[in-house]
Amino acid sequence: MRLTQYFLPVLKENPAEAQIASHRLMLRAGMVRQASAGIYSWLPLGLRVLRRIEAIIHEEQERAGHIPMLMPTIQSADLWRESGRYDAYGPEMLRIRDRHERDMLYGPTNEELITDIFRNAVGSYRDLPLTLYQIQWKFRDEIRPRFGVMRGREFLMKDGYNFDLTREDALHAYNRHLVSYLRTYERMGVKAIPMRAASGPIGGDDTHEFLVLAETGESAVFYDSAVTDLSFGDRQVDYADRAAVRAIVDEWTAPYARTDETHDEAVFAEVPAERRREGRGIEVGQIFYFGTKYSEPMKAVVVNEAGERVPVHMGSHGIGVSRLVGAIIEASHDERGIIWPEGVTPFRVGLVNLKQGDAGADAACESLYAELARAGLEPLYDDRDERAGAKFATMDLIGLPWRITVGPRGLAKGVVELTSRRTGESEEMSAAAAVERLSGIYARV
RNA sequence: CGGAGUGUAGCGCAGCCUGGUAGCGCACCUGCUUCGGGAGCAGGGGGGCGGAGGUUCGAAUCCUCUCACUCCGACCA
Repeated sequence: MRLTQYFLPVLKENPAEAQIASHRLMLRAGMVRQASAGIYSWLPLGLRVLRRIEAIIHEEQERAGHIPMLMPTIQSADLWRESGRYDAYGPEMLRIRDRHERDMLYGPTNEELITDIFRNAVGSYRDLPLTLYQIQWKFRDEIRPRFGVMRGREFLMKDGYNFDLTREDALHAYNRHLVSYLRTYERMGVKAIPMRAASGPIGGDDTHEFLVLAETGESAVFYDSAVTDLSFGDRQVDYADRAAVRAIVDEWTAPYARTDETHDEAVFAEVPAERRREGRGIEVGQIFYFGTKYSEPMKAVVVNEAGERVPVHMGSHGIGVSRLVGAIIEASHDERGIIWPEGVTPFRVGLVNLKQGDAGADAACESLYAELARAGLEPLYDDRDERAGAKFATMDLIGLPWRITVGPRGLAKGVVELTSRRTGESEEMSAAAAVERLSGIYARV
């Protein structure tokens, strides 16, 4: 993409309403615009990040054997009356009336709708196990939205639902989700720690929340530092192998890690003092096993091998997609701007032409731009007629992990400059070498 | 919902107390000079002050109502 042909309305000054880094930077980098309290428009740059996050989620969910679908944002109140949550949910649910005076609502979650779909289509244990998921906008009428997309009223969420014959099967689905989420977050370049959590309005016995450590997090967290040392790396997972999946879950859930809701000082005290950590975290996902909580009242039953009608065991699993954009920035920025992890960056490399209009520099940039695009490196070429400082400042602000700087001085020596946004370190090399280096880096994400 | 506060140009703000027909910086446009970390000079365009009503010869400034947004708190992916 050429910057002169893109829409990137960056702000030089900090918007008054933004209190925390991610909100401030998302507004300044031209990623979002507030439409009204807790509701945002996603501008082109922000949308690219959102799409990257969605893509990683889809890949990891499908890898785990889960099936994508899409349900509407607007739902009928009927199903919610059936489950008993129409009244239970309270004012957080945005209620709407259509022209025929029918009660509708903007879905805050989808257990009712998915259960209805399931019960109408599935009748036999032979059709199980089944895990369906979607990435769709949700609306929860927060009393007080704040922190930009981290605590909006409208937000994009991946929500998945598993249907299993037995508790054991459903717990395997739970474990599958825990593992797939670990992989998902790691690919996004964030450390999200699974923590035992309280269940909240979704309900259920077993639940873990995934929290990204950040000073601005809303939850206090207590954990054993051993958990932050774990990493998934290149290991392969056979999601059909229950013991193997369980082993990974055990590995990540063995170290103490809890939010303030479930924190137990006595247990925490057993962690060696030098590994005991307290901090704050941003919740970016949660998984639940809730058994037959919805299947019983909503009569989602299958016929088992013995010919008996039994309610299915269910669980639900969520990832806060739009919130993750903010959480990643909270965890990865500096005073100059955002620092995107390679996995979610909106463009993989920024190309800065230091002397726009100079025949040599222009030609070198054009050819490098084409080369980068051909290599799948999604370049953002700053071809504006701006001074070097302004181009650098823009690149630093929008936070592309790599920058190639092209100027007459380097071209005279036959080199361009490759700079890491994270470390600030620069290296001179030929244009071809820079393309090769970046290809190598991105081959691993 | 309780408490506090703010709405004036795309962004950041001044002006309001002590009414006289709107200003500064950045951004934007034109020209010249500049050009490896948000350039300089000169010229220029854009708002009628969140909305409605009122007081007044006259309202961004005073009064009434109203809407929106922000912050603190209780609540939440």
